Amino acid sequence: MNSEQEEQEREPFRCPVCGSTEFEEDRTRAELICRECGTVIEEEMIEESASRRAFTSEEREKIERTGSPVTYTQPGRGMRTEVGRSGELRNLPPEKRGQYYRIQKWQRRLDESRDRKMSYARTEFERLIATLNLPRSMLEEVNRLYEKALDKNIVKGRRIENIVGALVYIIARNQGNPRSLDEISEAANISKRDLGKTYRYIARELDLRIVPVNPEDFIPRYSNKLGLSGETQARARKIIFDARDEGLLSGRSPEGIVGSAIYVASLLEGEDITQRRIADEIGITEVTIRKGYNNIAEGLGLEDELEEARK
DNA sequence: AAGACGAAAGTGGTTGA
DNA sequence: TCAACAACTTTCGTCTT
Repeated sequence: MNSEQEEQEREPFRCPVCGSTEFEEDRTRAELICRECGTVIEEEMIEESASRRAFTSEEREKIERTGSPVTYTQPGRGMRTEVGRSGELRNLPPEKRGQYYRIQKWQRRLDESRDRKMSYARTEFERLIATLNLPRSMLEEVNRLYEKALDKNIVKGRRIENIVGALVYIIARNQGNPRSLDEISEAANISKRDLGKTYRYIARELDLRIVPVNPEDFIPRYSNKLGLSGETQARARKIIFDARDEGLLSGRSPEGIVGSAIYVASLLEGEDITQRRIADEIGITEVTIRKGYNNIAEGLGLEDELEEARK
C-alpha cells in the first residue's frame, strides 16, 4: 500500500489546470498548491518524514530517540502489568487462592475492556481522518493522546465517539488544518453540542493548548469545493488579512469570516457564486454572510469597487 | 423565478458581578 | 449562579434582476 503512493508522480509534475510546475508545499496540511493558479493538487499527500516539528517535550523525545520508536498505532504496545502468575499460586493457602483468581479475573477484564476501547478508538480515528481528508500523520498523535486520556481516567462514562471526535478536532485545529465542529460532528455521528463540550473538557484535562482558528486556513478547502479560482482564493486571503489589520475580525466566528471573505472575493473577481451556495457549503446562513459582507465592505472601503463589480 | 436584503425573534455561548 | 450581551440562526416580507 505504500509502494503505490511512492510510485505516484515522481518526475516533472504539472498543474492540471494551468500546467505550471511551480508548487507551494504545505506539509502540515498535506497539500500542494500551484503557485500560478492556486489550485490545490493533492489533499492527501503522504506523511512528513524525517523533519518533524516538536511542540511538546514528549514529541521532542520521540523525534530524538534513535532506533525504532514505540508506536501508538499498534495495539498493546507490548507492555502490561499482570497480577500474579499461576506458579506462585501453588504456594498459597487454599483460602487465599480464590482471592487471587478473582483479582486476576478483574485485571483481565480491565485489560480487555481497555483493549476493546483502544481498538475501537483506533478504527474510529482511521475512519474519521479518512472521511475528513486529514493527513494520516495525525494518527500517531491522536492515538497517543487517547492512551493518555485512558491513563488519566477521564474517558470513563463518556462515549468513545465523543472523545475521538474531540481529539481529532483539537489536533486538526492545532496543526493549522482545522475542520469545523459541524464537519466533525457530522462525520463522527455525534451532536455538535456534545463535541463542543467534550473537546473543551479533554483539552483542559490533558493540558492541551488550543490555538485560535485562523479563518484563512479554511479558504483552500471551501474554495475548492465551490470550484473557485486561485485568484479568488488569494483575494479572499488578502481580504482576511486586511480585515484583521483593521480589527474587524474579533469576536466573529471563523466560518462567518471565511464565508464573507469568499463572497466578497468572488464578486471582485467576477465569479458568480450565490450566498446560498457558500452558506450551505460552510454550514452558516446567508444572513451571517451579509453581515460580514457589510462589515468588510465598510471597514476596508470596498463599497465603490463592489458596486462596480456587480453589473 | 431566483437572488439579495434586512427586520424581528429565538438560541447557545461568554463574561462579569 | 445568574443576568446581560453579542454573534448567529430561523423565518419571512420586500425589492431587484
